[in-house]
Amino acid sequence: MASLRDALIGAITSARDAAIAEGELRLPEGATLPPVGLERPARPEHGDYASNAAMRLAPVVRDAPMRIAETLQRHLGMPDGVAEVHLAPPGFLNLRLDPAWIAGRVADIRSQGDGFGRVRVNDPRRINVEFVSANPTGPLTVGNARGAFVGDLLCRVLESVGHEVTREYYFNDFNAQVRNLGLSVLARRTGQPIPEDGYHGEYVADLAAGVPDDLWAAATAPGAEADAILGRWASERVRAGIEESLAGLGVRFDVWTTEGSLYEESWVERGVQQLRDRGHVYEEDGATWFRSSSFGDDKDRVVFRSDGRPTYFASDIGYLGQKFSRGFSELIYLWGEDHHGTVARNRAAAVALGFDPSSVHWVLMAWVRFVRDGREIGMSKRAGEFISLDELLAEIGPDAARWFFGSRAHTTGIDFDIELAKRQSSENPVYYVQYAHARCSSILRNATAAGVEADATAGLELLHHPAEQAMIKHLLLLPDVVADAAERRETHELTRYTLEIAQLFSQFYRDCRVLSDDPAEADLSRARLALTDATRQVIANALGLLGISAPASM
RNA sequence: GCGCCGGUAGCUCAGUGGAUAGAGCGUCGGCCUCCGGAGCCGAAGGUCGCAGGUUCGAAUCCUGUCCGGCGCGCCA
Repeated sequence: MASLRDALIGAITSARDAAIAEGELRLPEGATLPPVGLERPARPEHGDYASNAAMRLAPVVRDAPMRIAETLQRHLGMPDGVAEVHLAPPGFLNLRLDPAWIAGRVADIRSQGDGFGRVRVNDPRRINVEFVSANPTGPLTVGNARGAFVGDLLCRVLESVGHEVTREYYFNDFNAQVRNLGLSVLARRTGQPIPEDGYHGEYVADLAAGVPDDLWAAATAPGAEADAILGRWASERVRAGIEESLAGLGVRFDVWTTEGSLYEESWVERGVQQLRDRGHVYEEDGATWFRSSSFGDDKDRVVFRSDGRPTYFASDIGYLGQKFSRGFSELIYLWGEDHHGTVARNRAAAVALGFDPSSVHWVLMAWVRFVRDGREIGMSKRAGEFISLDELLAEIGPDAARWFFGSRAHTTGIDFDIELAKRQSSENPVYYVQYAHARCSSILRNATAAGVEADATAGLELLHHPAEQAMIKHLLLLPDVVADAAERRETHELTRYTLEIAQLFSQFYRDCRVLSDDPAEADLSRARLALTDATRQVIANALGLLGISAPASM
């Protein structure tokens, strides 16, 4: 079902096309039509929806915006649900909705239930979303929180509009970091000092204590590579712990891909060979280079070092081919913005490999600085100085954390004051929203106890109070909010919208008594009960999308 | 020096070329006979960093500039 907004845009577009077909709007040869814009005006006297179609059309058809608006209005007639179309200078087309029609939508929302807000895009795609991807050399820190929550939310939103999403975690399993972890475990176990570039956190001691006897024997056997053996074991154990932490937050991954597998399965070799075949690879100073500067990068990049070892970028090249071979029509990389310098070479590689660059997106999240008393605190797994994600969640809870990270644009840098967050978590707007949901639930419970049932359709036209009308009109926006979030790959508008719903419900609750003992108000009471139920449904759906619980009481 | 991202209320942040720029928190002042006070109402608080430009219309687009963060390796 098309959203109200889509239906109105469609009606105006049809009116425009009809006017063109009948020669009332004269389009110069080869002119391109501007899209029809539709917004919700801030001021009520401008109607419920306003279109700038006439103003946008004016320079194209070379006529006065007001005259164009009149023409559009004539062809538009009165679309379904609209009670009035009026013009405002310099050429706005303002639409006022029919209150009775609005009231009737409550039944639609309730009948769609959990499905309300889920819109299907025209081109459902298979999308691979790679996020978090922290190397398993230690537990996830609060520094990984943003990626985990934002990535999970993005996946939920993409899924809700009909895309098929694979959540992917990519990690390193064989390089120096892993060996260092192995050496650190070895040192801890044998009581030796931990190497300079080893890992000093307490979790290393736990790992050392947990090494199985047979593995320890194998690692310490003469000639054995203790660092590699212990490192592989320890990193897998850490990885399992990461998976557990994420699962505890409701963040689950479909695929865990190791960097090593890209070599074992020859993806890197084949990718680089493909680039070589296309003439984009050359040798210089003993190293193998990719000519990424031909594709917009600042400079060319080394793929194989002069000692023959591959760079991290070589793995990226192989990974691109590996991902596309799995049938994805789109790849999304959710990276911290400190990696933005590597986007250009990856995009260059995608183009050079013959992939459509518009099918690969990098979403770069701005940096999160963790501060305490106004001073930044570092997050170093190596130094063992960090606050783990589990610790943070134990303090402020997953709902508050999800709301916090979910309510900011990914381009916004965050100064996260842990102590402040703890103190203020109880004032997090998320509780206000949950409270509204609990209140709705409470009213519905009281109604059931009193033997009152919400009527599915009859009496809804009684919902003409301003608070009721404002409430319903806002409920109807959920599909648009979700669709926009999915299209923009920017999800923070959802929290704002949900908060607005809760605020409007407070006003409705204040102004419109739902339950009544007065028989004369029985119909109105049932209609308001239906609206309360629809509101509860929308809050539950929105919170569900955000991965936040919607309690019936709190 | 070059590149990317920011600069909007006291603080944290929304704002997709539209009409008189918003929210949360904080501050100040009100509101509990009634469906849940984790609430409601009101007030104060803004030259949207600065200067030009494009446009019927700019916080939004373009140019310049200042400030902040990040990046600029045969590290990951």
